[in-house]
Amino acid sequence: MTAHTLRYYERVGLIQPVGRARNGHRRYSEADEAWLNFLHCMRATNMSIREMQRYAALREQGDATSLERRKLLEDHQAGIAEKIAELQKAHALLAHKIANYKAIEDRIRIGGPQLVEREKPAELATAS
Amino acid sequence: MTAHTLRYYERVGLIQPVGRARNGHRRYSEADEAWLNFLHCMRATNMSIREMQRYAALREQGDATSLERRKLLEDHQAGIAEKIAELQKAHALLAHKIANYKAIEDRIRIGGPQLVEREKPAELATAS
DNA sequence: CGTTGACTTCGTGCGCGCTCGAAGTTGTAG
DNA sequence: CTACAACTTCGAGCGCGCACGAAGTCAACG
Repeated sequence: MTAHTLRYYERVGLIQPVGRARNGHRRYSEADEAWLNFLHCMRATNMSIREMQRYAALREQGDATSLERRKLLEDHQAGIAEKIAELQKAHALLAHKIANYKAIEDRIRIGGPQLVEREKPAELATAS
Repeated sequence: MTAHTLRYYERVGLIQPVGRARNGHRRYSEADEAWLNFLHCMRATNMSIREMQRYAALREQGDATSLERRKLLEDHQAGIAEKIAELQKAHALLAHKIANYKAIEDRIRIGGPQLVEREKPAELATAS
């Protein structure tokens, strides 16, 4: 996380105005760090700044917003689950395609096309 | 995938100029569709337009670029694997936090704080 | 005493990936 | 015949999430 990003997060209200040293330099407490870590984790998993702002705002209003915050997290968690499934699918697809490429390379290495006709399962070899 | 996006992809060279009906309207072949599906899948897994352009360009040069293309896919696949790990971590973290919220809500429902002192594992209840 | 260098504020810029809107043509339904 | 919807091209606009640059302040080093 760059300094630019930290200042930006403060500007847009993702973190409360953070403590300063005598010279005006920011001093992040451990609580700040923990919170930033959390933010980082949420960003890394595709939560938008807007949602994070919403969550941060609720958090600052105390336990009364517990339910709402939980819902927010649950929604995000559900999104993550979906994303994981999507990624796993893509991972498998790529495994297929990569295997296919290896086959093609082998054919080339051995010496040009011989009897290749039906070894090319159309969608794999051409459509990709 | 919107019509806008399709045209955009054609503009930036992700798909070859696609066939037209007599009136000039685009007609997507099944090969086009398959390729678009692949593109969609790659986009959904965070491959940048630039990388996709690179891949598309290689693809248009035939089997000679097989190795390079494979490497591209392998890199992307590795990225996906990392991302999956990250998402799973976040998913677990959220499970924790959500459980904690449920506990808080229970305390509220039962009737205000009683003997709550050490039931609040700092980083979970406050730093988030 | 001077010179790095790390911080500060403020506003602006930028890359990405679409997304939209205007103006024009064509095909189909009532 | 007349709407109306669905496509076309072209260029511009937009939201997101930072990243940057200028101008200034301060601390420590040699």
